[in-house]
Amino acid sequence: MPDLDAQRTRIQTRNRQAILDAALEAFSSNGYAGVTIDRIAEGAGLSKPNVLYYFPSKEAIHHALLDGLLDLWLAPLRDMDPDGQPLDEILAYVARKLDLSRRYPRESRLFAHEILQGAPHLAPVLGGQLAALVADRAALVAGWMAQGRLAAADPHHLIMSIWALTQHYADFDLQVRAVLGPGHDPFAEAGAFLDRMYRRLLTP
Amino acid sequence: MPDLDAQRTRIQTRNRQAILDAALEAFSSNGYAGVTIDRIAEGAGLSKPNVLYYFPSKEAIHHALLDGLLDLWLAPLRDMDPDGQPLDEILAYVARKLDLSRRYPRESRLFAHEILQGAPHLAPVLGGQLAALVADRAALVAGWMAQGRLAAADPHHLIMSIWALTQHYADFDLQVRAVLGPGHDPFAEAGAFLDRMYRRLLTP
DNA sequence: CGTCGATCTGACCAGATGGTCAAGAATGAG
DNA sequence: CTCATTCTTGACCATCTGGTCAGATCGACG
Repeated sequence: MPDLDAQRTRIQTRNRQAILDAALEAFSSNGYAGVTIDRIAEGAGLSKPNVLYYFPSKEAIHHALLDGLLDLWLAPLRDMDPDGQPLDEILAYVARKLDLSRRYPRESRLFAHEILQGAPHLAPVLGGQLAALVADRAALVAGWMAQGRLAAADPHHLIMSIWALTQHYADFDLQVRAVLGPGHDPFAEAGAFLDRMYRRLLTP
Repeated sequence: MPDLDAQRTRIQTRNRQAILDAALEAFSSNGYAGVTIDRIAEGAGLSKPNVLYYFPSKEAIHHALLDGLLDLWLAPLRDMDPDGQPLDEILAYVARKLDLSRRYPRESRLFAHEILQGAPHLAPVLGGQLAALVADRAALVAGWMAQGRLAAADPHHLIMSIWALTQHYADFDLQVRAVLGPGHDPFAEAGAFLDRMYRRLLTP
């Protein structure tokens, strides 16, 4: 079994990365149960026993992918600046989150699968880290609203609405493209639409 | 094999319904691959061979569930009245769609699973029936906007945003409750929030 | 070149899963 | 009550899947 602490050799770095990449591709579109180690191995260009040489189990691969995903996902919310202009801060947050969906659709779908399944791995984090960050940011937004710098709206639902809308363009990409038809750039149009929507909602 | 055309006997009606109900429960929270016929049988209070007496395969059960789901899902959009007051019509649509999410969360999740997986069964319908209905309704909304009875906004993205937001409260229920904490009624709050949001967005 | 640890693989195993089948049990029309 | 039809099931099968293992191969380094 290779050292768990750090990647020692170049081969380890390359193969672990290949496995994680193939697994992300597979898990994000088929869900945990819909993926076999053989398929991951094939995607990574390795044999099944070789995959299990780098990770002790299918479960461990999945866990490695989920690990740190929440951090990536919440970074844009964390980056909201309490000292910035309220409306700009929120619109910038929306833009950053949408960009995340555009750049990391597989991660977005992995997350969606996990929540849909009852979040067997994320459950503790949801009620802890996630709820805490949202409470903090909701308080910030509520403060802005109390000062009259933003129009009033439920801050928790405001934040969740941003998640829902930005995730949608990644998770339901297929449906979005089916509805829009060819010749559209869903993410670009979504950026304009969301900017307009939140601007009108929140302008005092 | 029982007659495929119609439910003949009371036993057939009861057992087919029990199977579909157990299957919906299972598929909606675990996805197609995450469900075994044994589990469906257990949920329905039948033996595995007995389940396969009513449906020829696991696939057939899944198909039966998906069949007609899109109709249920699009009914509220279809019900939009071209002769009504534009803003009222859209707000009523939002409310109806949210209510659908609240009353049929399992169906919502089943749909989400299907799209996430690449819609192996719904794909043809998405590009056909769905796109056609949306195009029709988008034109209606665009007409209202052109008459100045609604503020301008991309009609396709408007409709999709309503889907995204209402689905979110069903599909990500776990996350929503984790964020809000106890003592909240997510759907009631969402109703108020969404009404406010779309009212501000669309009021001319 | 020789050695030793890192990397890789074919063969294999136990358990789970979708599905079949022949025969038994229940049902209901006459 | 009779008997054909409907319903139910235990036993079974082929296949797939996660995971193991002994040993083969590779590659860096003395």
